[in-house]
Amino acid sequence: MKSDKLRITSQRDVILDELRAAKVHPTADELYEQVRRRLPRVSLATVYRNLEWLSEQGLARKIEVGGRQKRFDGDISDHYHVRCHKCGRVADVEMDLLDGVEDRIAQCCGFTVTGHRIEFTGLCPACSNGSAC
Amino acid sequence: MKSDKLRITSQRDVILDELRAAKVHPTADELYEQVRRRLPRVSLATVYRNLEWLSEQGLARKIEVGGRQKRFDGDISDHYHVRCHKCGRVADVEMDLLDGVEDRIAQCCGFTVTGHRIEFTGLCPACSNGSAC
DNA sequence: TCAGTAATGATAATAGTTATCATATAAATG
DNA sequence: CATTTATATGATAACTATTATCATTACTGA
Ligand SMILES: [Mn+2]
Ligand SMILES: [Mn+2]
Ligand SMILES: [Zn+2]
Ligand SMILES: [Zn+2]
Repeated sequence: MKSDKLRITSQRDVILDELRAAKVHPTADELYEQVRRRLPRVSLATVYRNLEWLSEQGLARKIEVGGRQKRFDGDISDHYHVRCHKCGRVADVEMDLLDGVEDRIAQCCGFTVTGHRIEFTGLCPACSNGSAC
Repeated sequence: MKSDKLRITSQRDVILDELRAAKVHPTADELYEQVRRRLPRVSLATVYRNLEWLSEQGLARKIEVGGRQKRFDGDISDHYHVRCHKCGRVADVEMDLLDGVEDRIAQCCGFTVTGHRIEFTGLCPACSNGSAC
C-alpha cells in the first residue's frame, strides 16, 4: 500500500525557515530572493506552491491585506497588521484581539461570521521622514 | 484662459449612478455589465478609469478586501464590511466605528497610523445553505 | 465656429499568480 | 541496498485583473 503522506523536501524546509526568519511579511518574490541564496536552483513556482501548501497545512499564514501582491507570515498566531500606504510594508500590531466582536454583528447581515481582520494603515518609519523606501 | 475643470460625461454619470444603485459591492467587470445595458458602446477601460477617478474625487470608495479583484462602493460613509470566503460577496456591517483605536497602537510599531479597516469573514446566506452562489 | 483639452474606445502591455508537463526525488517496499 | 511509484520540482506557458497607450471624439469657453 502506498503512503499518502506529504514529503518534506529541502525546498519546503528552507522556504518555511526563511519565512520564519523574515521580520517583514514578505511577498512571494521577496521570499524567493532569500531562498535563492540557499537554494540557487529553486524555482519561483516552487515558492508560490509551497507558500500555498504551508498555509493549507497551518504552518504559515497568507495575510490578505490591500495592495497588489499577497504577503505571507511565518507567525501563525492571531494578530493584526498595519500597512504603509506608500511602500506597502506590513508590520505587526501589538494589540489585544477584539473579543466577541463577531457575535455583535452576527445577526445584522445574514452572514455566518467566523472571523475578522483589522488592517491599520499609515506611513512606515522610512516613509514618514521623507527618505526613499 | 483655459478651464481645468473636469467634465461630467454621460459615462461618468451612469457609472456612478449604477454603482450607487448596486446593493452589492461590485467589481469593475460586474459594474461594466450593468453600465453596458444603458451605454452599450462603453469600454471596460472607461469603467476602470472612472472608478479610479470617482475614488480620487471622493465620490466613491475603492474597498480593499481580500480576494483577487478590487471592489467598489457607492456609499462613501465610513463603515466595515463582511466578505464571504466562498463566493467573495461583500456586505456592509452595521457596527459603530471603533473610536480611538488608532491612537492605542500608534506607538508600538513606529508607524504613523492614520486609519483602520475591519473585514469580517464568513459565509453569505446563499453559501450558508448549500445552494450554489 | 473654432481651438484647445479632457475623455473615450480599442487594444496592447504589464504584473502577479496559477497551470502544465517532463524530469527528479523522497519514501515505502522487498 | 535496489526497486518502485507517487509526489515535488523547475521551466515555462497561460491566465486574470489592471493599467498604459494612442488615435479619435466631444465638451467647453472664447
Ligand atoms: Mn504578522
Ligand atoms: Mn459598503
Ligand atoms: Zn513605507
Ligand atoms: Zn457566498
